[in-house]
Amino acid sequence: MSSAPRPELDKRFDPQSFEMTWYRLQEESGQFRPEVASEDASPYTLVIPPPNVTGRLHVGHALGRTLEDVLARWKRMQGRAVLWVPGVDHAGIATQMVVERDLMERTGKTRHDVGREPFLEICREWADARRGDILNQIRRLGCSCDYSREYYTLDEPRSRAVRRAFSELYHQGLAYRDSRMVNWCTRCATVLSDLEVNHVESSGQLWSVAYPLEDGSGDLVVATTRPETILGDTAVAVHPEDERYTALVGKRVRLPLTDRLIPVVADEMVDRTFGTGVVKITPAHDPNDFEAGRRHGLAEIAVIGFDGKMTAEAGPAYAGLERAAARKKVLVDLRELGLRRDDKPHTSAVGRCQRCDTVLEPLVSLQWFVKIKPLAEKAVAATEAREVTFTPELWKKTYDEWMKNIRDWCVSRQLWWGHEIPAWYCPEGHVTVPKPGEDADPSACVRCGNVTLTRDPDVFDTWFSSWLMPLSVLGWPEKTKDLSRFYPTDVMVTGFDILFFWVARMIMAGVWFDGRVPFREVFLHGLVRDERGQKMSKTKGNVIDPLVMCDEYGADAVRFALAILSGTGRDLPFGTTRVAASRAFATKVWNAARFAMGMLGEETVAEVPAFASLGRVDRWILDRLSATAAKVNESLGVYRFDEAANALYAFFWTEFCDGYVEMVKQVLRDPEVPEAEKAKTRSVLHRVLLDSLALLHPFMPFISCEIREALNGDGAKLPVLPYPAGRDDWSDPFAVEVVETLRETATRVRNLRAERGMAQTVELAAGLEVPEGPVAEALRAHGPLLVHMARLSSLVVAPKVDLPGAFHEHVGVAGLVVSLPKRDLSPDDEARIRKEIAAVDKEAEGIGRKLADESFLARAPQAVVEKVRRQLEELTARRTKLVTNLGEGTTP
RNA sequence: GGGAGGCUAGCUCAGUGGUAGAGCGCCUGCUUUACACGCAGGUGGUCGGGGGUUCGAUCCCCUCGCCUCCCA
Repeated sequence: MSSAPRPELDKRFDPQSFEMTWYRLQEESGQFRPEVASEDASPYTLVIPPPNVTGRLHVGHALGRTLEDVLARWKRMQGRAVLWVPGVDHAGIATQMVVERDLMERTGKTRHDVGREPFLEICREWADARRGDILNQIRRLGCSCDYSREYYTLDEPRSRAVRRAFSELYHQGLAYRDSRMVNWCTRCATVLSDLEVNHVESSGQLWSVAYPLEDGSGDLVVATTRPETILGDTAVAVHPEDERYTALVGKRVRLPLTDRLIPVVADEMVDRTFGTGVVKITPAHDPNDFEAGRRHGLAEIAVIGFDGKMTAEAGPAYAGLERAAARKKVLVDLRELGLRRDDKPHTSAVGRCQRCDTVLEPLVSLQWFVKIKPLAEKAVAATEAREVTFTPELWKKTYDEWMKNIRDWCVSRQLWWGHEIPAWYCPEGHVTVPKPGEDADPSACVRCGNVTLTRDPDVFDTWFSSWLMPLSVLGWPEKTKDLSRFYPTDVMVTGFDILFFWVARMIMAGVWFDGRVPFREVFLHGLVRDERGQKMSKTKGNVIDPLVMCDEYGADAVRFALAILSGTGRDLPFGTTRVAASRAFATKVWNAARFAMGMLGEETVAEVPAFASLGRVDRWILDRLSATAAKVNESLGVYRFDEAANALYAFFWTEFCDGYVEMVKQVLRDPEVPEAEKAKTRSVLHRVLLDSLALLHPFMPFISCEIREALNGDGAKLPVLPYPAGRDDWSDPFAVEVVETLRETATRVRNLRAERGMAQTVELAAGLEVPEGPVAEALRAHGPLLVHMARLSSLVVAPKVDLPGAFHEHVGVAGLVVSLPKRDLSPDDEARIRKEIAAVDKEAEGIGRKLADESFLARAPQAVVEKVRRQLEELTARRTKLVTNLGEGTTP
């Protein structure tokens, strides 16, 4: 195959010395572009979940990108036209926050001080300067993305898509503007969607306050967790069927701390068992009260403003106070008035800002919403029809549940950084939104023709651009070539934490705007934790930087560790010992290759001679290689990256290195073995190594190329070479049985020495008892090999073997007889043997009971009964030998 | 309040209707000319408690306990 002299592999395995060299070569050669495949190759498309421009690649990204790259490289080697589109998210709130903080630190100015346009310019500069960084971090991991198609969620094509989507929704009557109760962050000074609210259980107080009846006949006691909102109460409510209060409905109470009289109303929403069964109604500051207020036609008095301070409506004593200060003052004032009743500790869920953790304020505000139900219904129809499938499947249930209870999406944000909302208002308050396809800004009001138009000052929720991703990165709304060839994409890989934020919304956008699903499969991976299963957090100091890990252990090791850890559970315990274990594996591969190169010589070809003409050991390893390739392909097909990585690890280390290489060493060094046989074995050794590296390539894209280059001169081509598959013609169960018997025999002999404290160098005489036939013949043929493997002085293969001090065992398909020197039984030996006898007895008892059970014999499958019988025979034989050893006081 | 998931070796996790596996750890040997990031051998689990279905359950069903997460 390769005729050029092979470059040496360094004795020391140093991933840093070659990883990025190979990456650059791969990227520059165009292998990451779908055009590298043939014209008629079927496409395989993925879109990278865009990392925030504010961020640095963290382990969660590293996991997702690794799994995507494994898929991309695997499919590419299978000849698909792989398109993996990379991109970066402009991250509305996050970026604005960082830039504002930076501005404050540098100049002491707020964004309002510098003004909107200059501030946006600063944001743009800042983001542009960082966009490259995050993509370079993705490169460091080895991701084979097509950078020629890179996207940025705030670039021109993506802006067109956002504008188009909004325009369509508006003209379909699905985007509307309304004054509603929303989640308001007083610190970020913007509205947030329901999804951006973190509900945090926190312990607080439940205060009881007496509201005097207007007629002086007593008072009603209400319980509240937010006394400062009393100032905005416009009613108190009781349950309509609560006899305690029915007589009071329609009467009025005097609102403490104010001079207002408010009605007592009856409403079904009141929980009679909560507190006294009387609740205060504050329509402007509580979502439930807001609904109740509209039902009863109550006034909405806002006593807390958008800045988190009390408004003039709260009265001169409170206006201007912070929420928390107002609460204290209200409580003190109520006490002075003698209106406080008992207080109780109380825990309740408080909504906090996902970004800054500030306690959110429910406030009534005029915002843009998307009526999402029609989209959700269409999306659910698509998932029901399995046009999109979920792995693991259980997430579909979660998705269904959310979709069923979905609420309208608040898409406007009071930020500057983001996609501006394409809505204009005339002095009359009419709304003008350009029609789909109209790219120019409107010049006059559509209703009244007034040319004085003001653009909506708000921007869209960042997710309003993200949800269009699979469409917009391929060029939608234009009918581009990429869109027709690569859409719908094949798979979306991401963490389950953004199932609602992103995955569900993308499905809705896909089916709504294009009529097709955005991807055919969703693979949701777990969350990366530290090695003890703890959530990573800055405060705990257990955050692991994947890039630092790449520098210390190599990207190949980081990737392999992530893949092998990505099991079926929700969490992945990741850390240095895991990565170190993967690096140890990489080192093993490296050293195995170094050894092989020494054995192969210059002229060895990797073309394997006819399978049937090969020796049994060679057929065994090819059988195992083929089975491993089949397993890897099968596992990757169902997103079981852990299974695939495990299969490769076990095959390469245990079967290839510890098994095959050790056996073949002897054969290749034995001057007695004919050169023609050695040549065959060398070609098999070569082939297995090359195929192993190919199988490994999606997981370890660098070391695989480095070694292929040294071994076969084709490292540069490896990413586009065919991926090995299982081969029916490389199957030989008999060879597997024989070789496995040889290996077990060697293990048992070594184990006998260890049990007796004998040095492994002591040679022993051994025999294998097996009736004459093909098995005996095969074992006899491998006699010299076994003598070497197990360090025997002699080996007999016969139906019956007699040796002095014989010790009998059953291994694989044969009976093992080993001649051991007699010696006194030590107390340790005796204890060990007694323990073993007890264990054997216990097991035999269970099995005996089974075999005595008529229903077992009648109903269990024949194969199982046979197996159990054999087990009992073996146990009985073992017991006899153990008892003999014990009884003699000596042991062979 | 509603929903989901978990409980398997010291730790972190795979797994199967026929009495259990990996990595790391631990113990014992080993300068075996590819590899101590190694080699060889070993230790270690009534598969959360109880009940049921079954010839047989760690795996299916019920129940209890503990933990985690999501939604409201």
